[in-house]
Amino acid sequence: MTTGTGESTVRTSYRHGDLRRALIEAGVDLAREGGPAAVVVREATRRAGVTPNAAYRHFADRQALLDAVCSSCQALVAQAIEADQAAIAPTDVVEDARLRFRAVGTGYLRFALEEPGQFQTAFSASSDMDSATTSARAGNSGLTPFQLLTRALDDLVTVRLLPPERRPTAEFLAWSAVHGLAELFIDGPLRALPAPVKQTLIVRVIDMVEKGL
Amino acid sequence: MTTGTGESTVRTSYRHGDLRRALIEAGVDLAREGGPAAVVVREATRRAGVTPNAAYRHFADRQALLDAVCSSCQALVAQAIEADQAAIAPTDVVEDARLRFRAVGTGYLRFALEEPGQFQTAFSASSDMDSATTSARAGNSGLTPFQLLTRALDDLVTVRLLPPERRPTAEFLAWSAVHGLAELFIDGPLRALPAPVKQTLIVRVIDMVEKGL
DNA sequence: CTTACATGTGTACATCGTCCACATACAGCC
DNA sequence: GGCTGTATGTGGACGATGTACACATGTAAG
Repeated sequence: MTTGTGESTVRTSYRHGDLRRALIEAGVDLAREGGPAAVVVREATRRAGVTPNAAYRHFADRQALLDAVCSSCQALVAQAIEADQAAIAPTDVVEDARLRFRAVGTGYLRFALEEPGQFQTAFSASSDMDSATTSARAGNSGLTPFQLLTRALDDLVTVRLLPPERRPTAEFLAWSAVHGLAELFIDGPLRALPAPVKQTLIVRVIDMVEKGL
Repeated sequence: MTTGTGESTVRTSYRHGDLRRALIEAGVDLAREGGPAAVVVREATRRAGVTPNAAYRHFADRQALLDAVCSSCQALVAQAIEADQAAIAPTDVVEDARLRFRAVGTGYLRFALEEPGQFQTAFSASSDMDSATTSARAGNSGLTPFQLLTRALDDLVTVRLLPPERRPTAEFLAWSAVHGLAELFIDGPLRALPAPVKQTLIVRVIDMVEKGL
C-alpha cells in the first residue's frame, strides 16, 4: 500500500491501508513534540500522507483523535512503570512488594521527565474512572497505570506493609502526590530545577507517601 | 470613557481608558467559563468593545495575555487560601500553626473545585520559581499561594511540629500532593466522584502530608 | 498650534476544525 | 466476469483564530 521504508511517506494506492492507526501514531509523535495542544488533525493527516478530511472517516472530531492518542500515551506510561518494576532484583516477598510499589512512582515520574509532551497528553482531557481501565491504555502486562498502582497497593496489604483499614482510597493519595510532582516538574514552578534535585524530590515524595499512607 | 453600567458595554471615546486591565478581566472571565484554552484574544477584545488588534498594543501575543490572566488567577487562589486561614478560631499557638498549614491545602482545593477553569489557568504555562513570587499573583496579604505555603511550613517549624531537618523541600512535597489531587479532581479520573467523597479525599491527602512530611 | 507618540481601526493572510458534494476502490452478488 | 453498494479518500468552502502592516485618531509636549 505504501512505498519507501516508512509508513509516513508516499502512498501509491487510493486507500491507505490502516489510516486510523497511522493517525494515532502521528498524533503520538505530535504529542511528544508539543504536548496535547500540538495534536492537530491537519498535521496528523499531513504526516499520514492524506487530506485533512480523511481523518473524519475514522474519528468524529479532533477530540476523538486526541482521546485515542491519550490512550496510547497512557499505555506508554504503563510500560515505563513496568520497566521500573522489572528492573527490581528480587529479595524477600515483603521488600519486593515495597519496591514494586515505589517503582510505580519512579516509573511514572521518569516517564514524565523523559517525555513530558506525551505524559501531559496521557492525562489531558481523559476519561472517567471506568475508562481509566480500558485495554487501549494498558502496557505489556495488560494493565493500565492506575491498575498497576492498585495492584501494587493490594500487594502491600498482602505482605502487611499497609494496614487493610488504610487501603481504601490509598491509590488516590499516592497518585495525587506523584502526579502533582510531575505537573510541577513539567510546566509548574519546578521546571527549571537541575536534574539531581528533581531526583531527590522524587525520592522524598515517594518516601512521604510510604510514610503517610 | 464608557457609557452604561458595565465596563464591557459601549465606548464613546476613541481611547478605552484602561484596555490592558479590561482585557485581563475579560480573560479571567473566559478562564472561569472554559479554562486556559478559552482565553482567546479576539473574544477578550470583543468583550472589551475593541477590535482584535488593539490587544497587541498591550500584549506581545496571546501568550502574554494568558500569562497576565494566569497571574490574576493565582491571586484568586491566594485569596481562597487566605479566606480559609482567616476562618480559623484561635486556640493555642501550636494548633493554630497546624490549622493554618492545613488551611493552605483546603483553600487551594476548595478553589480548585469551585472554579476549576480559573484554577487550571492559574497553573498553566506559568512561570519559573522566581515569577511564582511576583506581586501580581498575590492575594490580599501580598503573598502568593506558594509564599503562603512556605510561611505556613516555617511556622510549623517554629512551633516544633516539623523537625527543622525536614523543612527543606517540604513545600514541594506538600504542594505536589495537594496539586495532584486537584488535577485528578478537575480533569482526571476523579472528576465524577460525588462531592462528599471528594471532601473525604481532601482530608485524607492533607492527613497524609502532615504525617508523611 | 504643531508635532510626536500612544493607542485603536481596517484589511489581510495563514492555519485550524469541520461541513458538503464528489470520486474511487474493494466486496459481494449475479 | 461484470454490476452495485459501501467504505474510504479528495476537493472546495466557511467561519474562527492569531497576528502582521498600514492607517487613523486622540493626547501630550514643545
